[in-house]
Amino acid sequence: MLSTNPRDAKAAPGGVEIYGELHNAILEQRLAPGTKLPEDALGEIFGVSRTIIRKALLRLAHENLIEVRPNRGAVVASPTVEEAAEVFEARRIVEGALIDKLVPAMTKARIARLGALVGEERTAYDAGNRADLIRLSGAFHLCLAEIAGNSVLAEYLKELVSRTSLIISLYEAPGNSACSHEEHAGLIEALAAKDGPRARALMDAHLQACEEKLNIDAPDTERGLAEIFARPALASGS
Amino acid sequence: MLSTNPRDAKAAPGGVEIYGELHNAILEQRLAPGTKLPEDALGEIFGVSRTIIRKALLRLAHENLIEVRPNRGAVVASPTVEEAAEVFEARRIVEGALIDKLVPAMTKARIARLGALVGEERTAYDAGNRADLIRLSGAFHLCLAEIAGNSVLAEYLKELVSRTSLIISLYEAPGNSACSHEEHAGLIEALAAKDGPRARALMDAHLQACEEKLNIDAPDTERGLAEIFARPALASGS
DNA sequence: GCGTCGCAATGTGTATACGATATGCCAGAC
DNA sequence: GTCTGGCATATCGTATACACATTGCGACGC
Repeated sequence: MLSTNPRDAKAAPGGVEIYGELHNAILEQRLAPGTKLPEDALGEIFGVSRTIIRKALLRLAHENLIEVRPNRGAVVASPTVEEAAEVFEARRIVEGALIDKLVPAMTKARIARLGALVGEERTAYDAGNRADLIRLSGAFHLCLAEIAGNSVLAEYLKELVSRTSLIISLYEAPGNSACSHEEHAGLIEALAAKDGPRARALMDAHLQACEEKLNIDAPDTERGLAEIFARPALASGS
Repeated sequence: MLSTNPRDAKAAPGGVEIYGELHNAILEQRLAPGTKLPEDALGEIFGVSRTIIRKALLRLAHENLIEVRPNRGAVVASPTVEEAAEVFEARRIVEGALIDKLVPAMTKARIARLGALVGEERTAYDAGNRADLIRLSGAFHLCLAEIAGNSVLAEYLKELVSRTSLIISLYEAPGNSACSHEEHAGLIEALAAKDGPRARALMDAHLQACEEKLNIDAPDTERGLAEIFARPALASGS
């Protein structure tokens, strides 16, 4: 079993802790897409009843990180190629707009904060710590959203970043980190210089690069039969 | 009254029906902001146990339509002025981007579909049917998102439109419908002419107009003490 | 009279029990 | 040998029971 003793996750009631555990496990690829998430088993592991587990699963489902199939349980989501494209498009739109809000809001303290994050990214990259790199990369983008000061957009971006992490986990080409900290550093520079158009261009290019680095044709988990035998869209078809 | 006899909402299990009922009731202002939503009472009304009600409430909470306070139950959300501004800003960003996607996607059939919606809006407006007007107005914007073809953004806009409806319910000046169907009609015209810049300008102006028509200083429900005694942001502040 | 403590009522938080549904296996027929 | 039907198992869907937190009221002490 994963844990011999029930966690003291009940310290903060409401099962929020459990949601966080699952969330992290998914993002760090400890739970691969397609993995089943039976309520009983999770309840046993965390030392709580199915009630709490269901609440956490419901929240994850709402964020599109897992898929719940009626009467058949929950599994870690496997974003399709189309979904991935939509997520990246949404990010380009949201983060592009964020940049515009960001330029006049830049201060020395905030620049330093962003710089520190990129520094951590570099450390994780050099150490080959993939899980940390994914997490920190997301944190950088989230930090931008927070500075921009629109909590509604920040909330959406949080979900988009999580979904992106899942997509990267699924489609990342081996040894090819999708979200480059070098590009983050360049972005900070443009923001510090209050060069809005350049910052916007860099953000757009950065997201474009992330997307293009993916192995969209060959997810690194074995593909299901349906996908393998799915007829590629031919010229005649829609 | 909501209902005397238990609904046959169980036909489609999972409590989805109940979520929809609550959702509509909130948007159509049958449930005013601040209204308490006790689980027992709702369970009685819909003829299900608290389990189902909780699931629906959890979903509404995730969409920011209700607020759940630990150990103190759920109430219909009362968006603050700041939140309202953030929602409108998010809408301008999302829907502005949608317009760009929309222009090349316009077909006669789609234009007709949008036109029919605006026609319904006009009917509701002439009949003074406020609930329908709010709903149809939202449907128009949602229809645009659907045509644009990015389901991720469409999902976000769905939430934003719902929150906007709540905001309008709270802050709308009497006899001043916030979302004008005339402006919708103008938007269709620009889209049909494939005039992207003009469509974008119209959308931006439309959302701006919606926001400015609101009585931001005087919500039409009685204000709470905290709000009444909240110091208005002076010139020195912010 | 005023403030404070304690009790009762209301309503949520969680666990558990039971029924329903999907899935896999095995036996039987063709 | 293959296909079909039914049974066994696992897992979810929902209802219910009990524990606990919050709130409001009333009594007591000052």
